[in-house]
Amino acid sequence: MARTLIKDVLTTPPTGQEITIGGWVRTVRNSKGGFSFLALNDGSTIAQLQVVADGKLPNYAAELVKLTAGCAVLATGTLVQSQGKGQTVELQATAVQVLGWADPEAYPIQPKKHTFEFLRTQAHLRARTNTFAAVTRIRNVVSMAIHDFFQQRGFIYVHTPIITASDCEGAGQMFRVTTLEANPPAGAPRPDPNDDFFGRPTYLTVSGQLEGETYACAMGNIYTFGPTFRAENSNTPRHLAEFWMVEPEMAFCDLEGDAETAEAFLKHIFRTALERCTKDLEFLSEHVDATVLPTLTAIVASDFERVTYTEAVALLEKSGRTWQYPVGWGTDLQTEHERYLTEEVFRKPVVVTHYPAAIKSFYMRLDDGTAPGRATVAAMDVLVPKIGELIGGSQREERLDVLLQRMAELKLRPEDYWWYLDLRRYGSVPHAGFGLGLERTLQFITGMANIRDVIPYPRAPRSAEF
RNA sequence: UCCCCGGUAGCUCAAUGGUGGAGCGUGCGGCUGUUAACCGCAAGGUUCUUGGUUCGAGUCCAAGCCGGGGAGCCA
Repeated sequence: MARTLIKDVLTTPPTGQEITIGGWVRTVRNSKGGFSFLALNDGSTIAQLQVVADGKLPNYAAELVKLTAGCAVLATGTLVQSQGKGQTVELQATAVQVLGWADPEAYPIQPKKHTFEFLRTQAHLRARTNTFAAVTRIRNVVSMAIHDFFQQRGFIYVHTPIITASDCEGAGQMFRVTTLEANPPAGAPRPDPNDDFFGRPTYLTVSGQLEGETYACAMGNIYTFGPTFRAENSNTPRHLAEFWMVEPEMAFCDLEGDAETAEAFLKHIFRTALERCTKDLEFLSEHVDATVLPTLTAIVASDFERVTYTEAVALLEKSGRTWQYPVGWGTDLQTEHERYLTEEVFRKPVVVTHYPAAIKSFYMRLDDGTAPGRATVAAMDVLVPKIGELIGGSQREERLDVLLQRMAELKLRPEDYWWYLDLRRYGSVPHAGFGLGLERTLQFITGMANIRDVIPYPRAPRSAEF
């Protein structure tokens, strides 16, 4: 069943060559003049190829006039210039084989506009729509662009574990991994975690960072790219229970280098998407969010804004706005504050740095020379319009005594982090890294409003169908 | 988890407390090198569930389930 991808067919000059394509019928227009137009899509590109099926084909009356949306066909013919408008080339079929029928009374994907809510209930078929196919192709290109960026810079791709024993950093509720009986019979003793598969409580990872740091402190620059799990009961268009995260970690790097890498990284991703997914982005710009193309184009050409947390708070305080959540040094920035900064003040991505130590994680490096009561850490968040936080990162605390002090303040037990602390005992080095949410990045690129529409099978509270 | 909105034909949506409709899709017919074609006819309903108010409930009330938006948590 050798076939040519429609993507390639459409970029080939029509010289009457014979080709075979396989695809799914989008629309059929039967002409009583004795032939039919089949619009076929094979997923390789947003565009469809028009196949002209002549009435003289042996299975024309028996099969081809009965084709409807969703049917799978294999079409062979000659590629010619189209006589009609709307397409430059078309396939003059010499044979059309129907491989799979799709009952038109039952097939859910009608040739009409469907809501994303409805298509979420048909997640196994929604990739057959233009929008989800476009998002899927962009997700592919972005994933490869992520690897490109780091590989070109000599970063080593490291696979950190999915199953972890470290209840680390309080980065959120974790999914328990166990082989113990979920519901022991009444009266039975409670299962002991020591009897569990790993001999201790284990969870799905919420971050590969701590393990990533250990490899950065041996390999120099590394990155992880894999699934991440959060058991938070978050019901928003920006959260998933299972999502993909990219986490670079760089030895011999400070916060400044971290922020520079983050900016270059995002621009590389956006630029690659613009170059390699032009048609798909044009479609999304036309049908989903008109700001997508102009925004991406502008960002690639501009510099991200940099402000410290202290400067950001000052901007919010003098905004003249009334905030639902009060603004003041020491409180975390709320969604309304972040959106104001990135959507109204700067109108582009903003890197906010040096947050108060009290509201950030234990592993972030304590800034030197801060005023009493105003301790900050070398943290950074990259905020973008609409989506909010796309990247969160920091320079890590490399000084053993300072780190132990911070852990004591937060009542973290050093023995639980013995291997993490060893990095600070043996050849400790300034290092920094960040985490990028793949799905949020895709939301920003595609303009899709709900994160559940940029991953094939979204996992969220009470939602694990398929 | 909290707040707000919603759930009616396959899909998108109408319907003063008084006989549930339209567009699209589907089926049939007509027409056409057509473009999510066009014209006509037809089929298609446990109005999310349970209970309540009422002579009478899609409509009002309560609880639950599901979906969406906002918030928190974060990526």
